[in-house]
Amino acid sequence: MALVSENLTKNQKTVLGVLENSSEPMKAYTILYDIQKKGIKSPLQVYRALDKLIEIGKVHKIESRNSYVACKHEGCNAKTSTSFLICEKCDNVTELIGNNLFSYFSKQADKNNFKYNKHCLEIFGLCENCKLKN
Amino acid sequence: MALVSENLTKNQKTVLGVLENSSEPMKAYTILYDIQKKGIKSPLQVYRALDKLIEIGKVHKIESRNSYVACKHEGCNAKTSTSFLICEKCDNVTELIGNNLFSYFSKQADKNNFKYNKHCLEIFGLCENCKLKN
DNA sequence: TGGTGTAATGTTATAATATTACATTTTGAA
DNA sequence: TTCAAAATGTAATATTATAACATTACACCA
Repeated sequence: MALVSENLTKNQKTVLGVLENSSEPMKAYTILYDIQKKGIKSPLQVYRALDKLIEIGKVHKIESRNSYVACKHEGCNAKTSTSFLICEKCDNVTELIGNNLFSYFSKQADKNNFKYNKHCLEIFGLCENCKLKN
Repeated sequence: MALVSENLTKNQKTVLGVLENSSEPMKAYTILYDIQKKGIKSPLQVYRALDKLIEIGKVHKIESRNSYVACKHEGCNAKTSTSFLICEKCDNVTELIGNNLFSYFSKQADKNNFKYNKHCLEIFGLCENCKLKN
């Protein structure tokens, strides 16, 4: 199976490229300003690309910040669910992966007679670097 | 110690009242339309009341939906952290309570050398009623 | 009692985030 | 080749949230 990114369209590749080269999450309009020279003129073009990239799991949205990050994990299965560690001091974001959050949340949901489908988890605090500086 | 709600101002009481009488989370502008007859005319008045209510833990924000809910738990300690079960079919929202999430997330964060401070968790799926109807 | 400082309020304007609507073009499979 | 689905382009607008600044309410206490 070919890499998903080989199937991306021009706009999608452009948007993903900007996100992959960013060390931080980016907002939709920041992305837009960054790529206007590449022929993308309207917010909608960015949002459409983001929608697709999120759908295939190459990009995740950080809900509490209205920001978007490229996923660094090949074949990330977080197409729907996301789990982040967000540094309140430097805004650095790390994705939690490959853990048992799914089963843990399923159990929590069960206790409430709720059928788990997906989740978004955002943990705020201090990243390794900022902890040391304090 | 007196109930916190006794110290609320007029606008804060008005906004909290609307939320407490709603069976669902409400958006800021929906709240605004609902209470314009009570003398609140501008978005800012609603947002300011919401900010305060969130600060004291009487209201929580659902980040993924830009919506707000009154907290039903007396003396809710979720002044900063929130955990919700959100039904994808009927939009019903239930708050998860109990603090075992805190310790679980702290551990997850530790593994990444991250200092936990607070979190927001939104679990999507089917509530009890909607599960049965399916 | 009146001054003082803080919090809350009122009002207008505007910023920031996201979607609708609709016409057109590209793409890829039958 | 043809046709439908997906993607694109463009303008307008909807939705969510904050900035800026003038004014008012109220607790505290000299």
